[in-house]
Amino acid sequence: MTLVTWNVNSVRAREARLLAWLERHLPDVVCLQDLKGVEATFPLAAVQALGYHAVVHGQPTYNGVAILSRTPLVEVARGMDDGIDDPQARLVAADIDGIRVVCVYVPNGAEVGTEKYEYKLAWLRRLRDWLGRTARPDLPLVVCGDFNIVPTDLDAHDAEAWRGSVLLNDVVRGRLADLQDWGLSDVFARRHPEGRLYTWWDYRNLAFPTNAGLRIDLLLATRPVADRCVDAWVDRDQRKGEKPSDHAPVWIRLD
DNA sequence: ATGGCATTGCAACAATGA
Repeated sequence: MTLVTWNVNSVRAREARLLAWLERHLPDVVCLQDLKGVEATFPLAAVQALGYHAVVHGQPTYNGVAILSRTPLVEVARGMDDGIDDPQARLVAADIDGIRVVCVYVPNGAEVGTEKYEYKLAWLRRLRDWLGRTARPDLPLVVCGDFNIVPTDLDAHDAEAWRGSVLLNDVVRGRLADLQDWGLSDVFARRHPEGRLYTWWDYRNLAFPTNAGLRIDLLLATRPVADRCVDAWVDRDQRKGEKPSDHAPVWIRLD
């Protein structure tokens, strides 16, 4: 089974590229983030024509997440249903072939000290609490998406340039550690301990040609899934050419 | 110290991202 996470930075702007990429690679499960639109604007018929089932959780203009799967998605959850009134569409989950797949778009956080940053920290705590309530670390589960957290200094081209930012600081890393302590492991990092492999490059300043990137798109798996992971890679080709997202797809293969 | 670049919604740039 192959599983991919990709922040597409608008599914409408990326539609042609997404469909061509799906048709070419036929991944089994795809977690998409930053749809930037409501469900009605998602190219559902086109992905279905390629053999995918889909669950879409969107909103106008911002955020939005979806899971595509070649086999049916069941036990679908849109949002965390934790009693907090939150209009931001940042989480969708479903069971696929016995694996709980959770697709997340963690808030960016703007600047440390802002309301958006406090929302990011609170959202990460809610995610940890939601997992604690609704899932078990001894069962197959993967949380994948754009975490907007640089896990270690090996995951930044220039850690000093980002240190103290909303993406790279001890507090957000502590929130990531809380998720890992619950029972999730960063399966990409496990397969690439040397680091220096990135998933996002700024559109500006020739960041991609100079490989000035960050690894912020993560796949966190419980032990039963992590033990099945035999490969993990970044599809850098999707950051090239006409109208790319600023994020590349991150793949894992489970045996 | 700032912008750069891209996207959406709206019809001018403002909000947002990372």
